[in-house]
Amino acid sequence: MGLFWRKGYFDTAMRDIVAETGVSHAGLYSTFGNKHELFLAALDLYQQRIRGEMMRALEGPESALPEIRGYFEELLNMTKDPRFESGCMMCNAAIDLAPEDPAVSERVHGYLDRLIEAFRGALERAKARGQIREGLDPQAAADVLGSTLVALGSFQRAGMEEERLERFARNALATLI
Amino acid sequence: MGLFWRKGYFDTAMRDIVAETGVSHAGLYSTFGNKHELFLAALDLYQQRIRGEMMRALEGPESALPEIRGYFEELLNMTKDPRFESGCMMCNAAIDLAPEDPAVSERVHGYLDRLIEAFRGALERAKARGQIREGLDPQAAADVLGSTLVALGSFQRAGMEEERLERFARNALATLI
DNA sequence: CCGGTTTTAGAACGATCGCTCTAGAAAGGA
DNA sequence: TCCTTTCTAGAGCGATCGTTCTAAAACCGG
Repeated sequence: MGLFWRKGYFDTAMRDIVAETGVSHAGLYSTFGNKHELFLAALDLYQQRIRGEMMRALEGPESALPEIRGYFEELLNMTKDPRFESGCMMCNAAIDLAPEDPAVSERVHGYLDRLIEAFRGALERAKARGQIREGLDPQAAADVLGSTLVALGSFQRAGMEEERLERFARNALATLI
Repeated sequence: MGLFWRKGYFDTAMRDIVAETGVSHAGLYSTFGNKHELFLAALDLYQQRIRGEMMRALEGPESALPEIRGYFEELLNMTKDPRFESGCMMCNAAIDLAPEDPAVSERVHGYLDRLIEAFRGALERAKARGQIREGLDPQAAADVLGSTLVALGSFQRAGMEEERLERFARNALATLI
């Protein structure tokens, strides 16, 4: 997962994975079949372990504006960890493979739909509690937050400085109030 | 340019470029030196011919809200042309190469800075003319529009339907008023 | 039509790709 | 301890990579 995340699909060789994981060629192939299936497994692991974990609070039945803020804060905290300086693996996969790979495309769309739906739910409650602007449409605002997240992944991968990433996130959140 | 745009750096072979352009290996190598330099030339051509052309109206000394709207409209119109269904080549390069390629990274940052600065200038004038919300910070709003543009590139490359792309753009523009 | 330069098509090179295969080490139960 | 099963290390496969090279074709001023 780490290698695919960091270097992308085409620039990661099976030999690199053997060296990094310590698992033999035969072991990888008998378990996963081929490189493509291995990538899908890595992408699923990323979705579950990294994004899914972060989304838990956001998807809670009582989540509202604080959980949205918390989500972005957690994301920006991850930036400091060198393990996570490669952007969002799901966004990277969207660029690398999704155009010609239905299995990847399906996962990318599923992730984005789930993310925006989580934002929308939290925004509905935030609106009901008066935490956000009166006239704001939760669906539209969720779209803006989702776009921001995808853009932040690209910006981080391109090596943007942390303070500027924070500024982008803050500006997006500021449109809510 | 078309091949690198569509398939990315690693998945484009020099042989493909020879076949697509009709130019011989020797011709390509004597003119550009190697694959990496050829990619940079293609990226520069993209920046100049595709993005630069679109940015002209936005960077005009009297540009304001109509030019911002026009920029997004033009972008969405391009979506219908199959030649442009591969997203934004600059964003793709940011994911593919920027993390480990200073020359690409520099171009990506230059493009983003120029784009956001163009938005900021237009938003300053839009504010002076009362076309946007009173309390809106032009710099912050320019960041949001820039993020939206980058996200739209990823979404389009991942095969998102046109109406949904339009919705994302419309929602981002709606934060201005 | 000529002689010199440039450009062409495409063979060839070593390296590396995804993947397979083989021989031996490790593991576990009777 | 022995046998069976599972796993590992790594050589090897054909294909393809970026790049170089060769020989023929195309071009062009005089």
